[in-house]
Amino acid sequence: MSTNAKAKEVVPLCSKFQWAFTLLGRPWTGMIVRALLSGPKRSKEILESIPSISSRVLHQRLSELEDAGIVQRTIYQEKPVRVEYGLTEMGRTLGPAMDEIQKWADRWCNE
Amino acid sequence: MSTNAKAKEVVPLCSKFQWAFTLLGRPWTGMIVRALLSGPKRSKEILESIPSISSRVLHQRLSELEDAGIVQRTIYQEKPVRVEYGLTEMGRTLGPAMDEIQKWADRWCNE
DNA sequence: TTATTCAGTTACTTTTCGTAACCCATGCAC
DNA sequence: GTGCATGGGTTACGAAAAGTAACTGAATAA
Repeated sequence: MSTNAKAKEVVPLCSKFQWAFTLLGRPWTGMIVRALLSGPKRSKEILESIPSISSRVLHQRLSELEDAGIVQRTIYQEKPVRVEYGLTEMGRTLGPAMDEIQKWADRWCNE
Repeated sequence: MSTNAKAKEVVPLCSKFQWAFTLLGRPWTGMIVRALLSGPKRSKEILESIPSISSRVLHQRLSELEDAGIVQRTIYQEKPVRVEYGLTEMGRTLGPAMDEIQKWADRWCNE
């Protein structure tokens, strides 16, 4: 090492990683993404597949994810209008990360 | 399909996945784990490597992670006592998941 | 003796969350 | 029409969690 290194160099956490976890690390976000990885869903379906999430927070998270470019909201002009939430390319590429978390959960969650 | 399936079967989200994201999906948790993946650290070092986390929340998260079995707190009885936080086996196996999130962040975070 | 460092807590303010009720447009049965 | 149900979403409000910053306490260095 040529530099005059002192006791301990503090390596700051990667700011892109921070950005990612600021998005994903809020209540319900991971579960919403996970639910949408199997295909677009109506808000009512998401509410049913994630037992204890509330309508208020679901819609809040969905619009944050939409702003971030992870989720796309589509309105189908049918007889009763139908609204679906699906993942964008950006959202779908979270698949491998979610799969790793699933693997970890399967290994360590005892219940 | 032999069962008399109605309009849409709602597939509930895996409860183990929910358990995992209930742990990881709170402010700062992912970043703390990420910081510890490179080796045990003192709380002061973690504070410096994660710019805007507060001491209060860091210690709160660390004790939650300790309770969950992800982090181990070690006290070294040196002249001035030294306390280090490191990952357990359970914590270290989060590495692949964190790596996937890092990859995703590198790909999609533009800054 | 005074000052500094590290680990952690406390007091207080601001956000966010959970619960539950509500709004509104459409569809349908009567 | 009137009444009721459904889907999508918002509002109100109390409870919990996070941010900020100051503080304790032990132990060491000046």
